[in-house]
Amino acid sequence: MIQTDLDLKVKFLRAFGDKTRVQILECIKYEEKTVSQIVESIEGNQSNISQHLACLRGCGIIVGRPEGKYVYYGLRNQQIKELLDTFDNVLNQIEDNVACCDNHIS
Amino acid sequence: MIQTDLDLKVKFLRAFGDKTRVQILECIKYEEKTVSQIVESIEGNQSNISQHLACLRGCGIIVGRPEGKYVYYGLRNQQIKELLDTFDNVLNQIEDNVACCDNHIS
DNA sequence: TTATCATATTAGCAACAGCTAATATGTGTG
DNA sequence: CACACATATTAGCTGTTGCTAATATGATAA
Repeated sequence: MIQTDLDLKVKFLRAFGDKTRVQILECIKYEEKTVSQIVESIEGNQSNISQHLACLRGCGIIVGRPEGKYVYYGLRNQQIKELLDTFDNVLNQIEDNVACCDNHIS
Repeated sequence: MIQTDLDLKVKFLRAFGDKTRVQILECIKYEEKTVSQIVESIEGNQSNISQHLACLRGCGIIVGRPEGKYVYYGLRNQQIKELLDTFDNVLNQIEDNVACCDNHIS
């Protein structure tokens, strides 16, 4: 199965559209954390978090740095950090409109 | 049901994570189009496109401007346009890494 | 008014994404 | 080595998302 540019783009963008993954990103936005720290921080389940980390890593959004028996996860680079900041900025501006989206295709 | 800031953010971001919606956004990125023009342009089905437009509109990403029996859809503002450009820029930089994400949580 | 065109909405279904529980891998420590 | 800890992977289930088909609404034109 070949991946078009469009499919790649969608896969990348979809990675941001999940509550747990957004929480993970906010959690490691300023400093890298181990898996267990992330699990504790967002009160998730280890298996679940691990799967989401794999997704984010696979999409090039975060990187894992093994150190001993731990793996430290952090944003891939400054550009991702800026993208996250941009999300927040844009959101602040249109926050009122989003609230009224009740279509089930959301 | 109350919507937290986090839920709002996720809803907003999720709107970008769908193939049809990405196509719609690319289609109206530079100029507004009617629903039928969009349907024809991305070879979609009218009902389906209409639902996706409702989603994007409800999330504050696009706006619809009725004119006679047509409705012209365009990006909500310049900030959204810039966000779309940013997506493309970030993607170009990490394109190679995204290709190898095969986790089913994607 | 009736007919036609453009768009929106609804219902039902099929596919997929994400969750939990269990297990596997891998690393350090006694 | 055996054990404990940290993380990753797998399988199966459940809920959600997006699709199609049908119908409704709304606007213009004959």
